[in-house]
Amino acid sequence: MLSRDLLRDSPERVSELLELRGESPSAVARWGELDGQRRSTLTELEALKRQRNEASKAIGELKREGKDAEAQIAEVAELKRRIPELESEATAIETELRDLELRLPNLPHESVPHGADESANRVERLIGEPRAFDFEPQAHWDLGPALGILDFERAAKITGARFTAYFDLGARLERSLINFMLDLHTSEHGYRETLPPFIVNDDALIGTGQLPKFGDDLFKLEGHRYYLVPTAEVPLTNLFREEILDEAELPMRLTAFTPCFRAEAGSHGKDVRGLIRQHQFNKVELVHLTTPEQSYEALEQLTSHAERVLELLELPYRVVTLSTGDMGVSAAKTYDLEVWLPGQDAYREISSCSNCEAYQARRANLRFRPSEGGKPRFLHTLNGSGLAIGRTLVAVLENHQQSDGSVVIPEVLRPYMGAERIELHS
RNA sequence: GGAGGGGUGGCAGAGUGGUCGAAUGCACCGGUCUUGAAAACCGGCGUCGGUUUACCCCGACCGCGGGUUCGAAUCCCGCCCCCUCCGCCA
Repeated sequence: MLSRDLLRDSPERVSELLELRGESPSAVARWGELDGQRRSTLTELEALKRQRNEASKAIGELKREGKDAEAQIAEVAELKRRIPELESEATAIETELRDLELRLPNLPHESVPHGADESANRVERLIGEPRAFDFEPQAHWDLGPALGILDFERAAKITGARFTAYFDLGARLERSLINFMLDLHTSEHGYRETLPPFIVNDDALIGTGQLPKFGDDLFKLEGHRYYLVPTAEVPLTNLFREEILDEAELPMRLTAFTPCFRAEAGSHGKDVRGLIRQHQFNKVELVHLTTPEQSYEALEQLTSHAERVLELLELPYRVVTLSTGDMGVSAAKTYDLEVWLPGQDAYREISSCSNCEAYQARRANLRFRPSEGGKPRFLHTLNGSGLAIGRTLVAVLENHQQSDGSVVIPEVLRPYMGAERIELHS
């Protein structure tokens, strides 16, 4: 949600910035109309309520003195008719205004490149050298089944397309990656390990911005207001919703492993092979709650924490700043980490690190009390993958594969794996 | 799933139809006293919205939503959450 003060004071500027994100300028104009209606209705309504309150008080005094109050009661009768009318009018306006506000995306930070889609993204840096293979590297969808560690067919049998079953060192590798990442972030990067529910309610999803606009991407539990989490960003960011934190508690850094569930509406035909795009995947998430003054420094830190995972796993990657047209609705600025996948001869997203500024905090009513006192302020929220586990497993398999079809396990994972290689059986 | 109890300001905890946004205690902030601190005493101390340069003023909020009433923290209905016991279950 955007600040109402900003929408009132600079509608033309907000409108311009939202257009960069593909929003129609009429939305801001409509907001202005509704806001004006809301305030004039409220002013009228509150004046009537004041009259009613004063009359009621007079009635109370008269009755206590044993006097007749019929005249005052009659006076209130007309108010009793008009107040509910105006109230429902005010509610209707407020509802429409609120719904409109919930659908407006965040404003892009000034450092974000302008553009309609990913072609306008800006590559910030390339880290690591893609390995020179002296054989034709395989894609993980061939490697995994050949090694007997990934099974797409059997998963389809018990569930359907875009699900995968892992066996043996494949399952072990997934679990090792989760533990390795949680250990790294908690022991070296100062995160609190969290284990949230994997099912969340609609309020939480509104808080982080998935609802009301993107319900089709979610798995909803029939007969409930519950949804499977699409990312741990939702439970983590909403944990302290409706609360006022002490500034001394900030910045708060939270990390969690959760499975993520996505309906992948509209992605038919994209990445149909392999692990890249699944209805269920694992992820270790990073969330920061910070003061507004610190949030951009925090974005650099959070991104570096995700990058550290790639470095330790000896995976080449690049850092990309998403353009205005490619960012998620809640973000003011997003860095994507894209890992090199030799089997596909491409860099693919493995982490997305965003500063949402106060956009989610306003929706979730997430505030802090400044140390020097004064009114509560909205804090800034950030989130990023640290990393997506399934895609990391893909990157490990494809980058560390050998000519004989085996895979060498990176040094840092060996204590978790209890193995140095994944060999072809039989 | 069944039965009972309960949700009030940062915390504890009064308040059962009329100056109640709400006693009191603790915590916190400021002051007096003190060499300093503590204690004691005095004062202050919720959030959101409307109006406003500002002060003020006004409206709303006692889990959430509706209802009764001139008037609801207080009465009625529905829902949510927490606690205890029973059942079931990993």
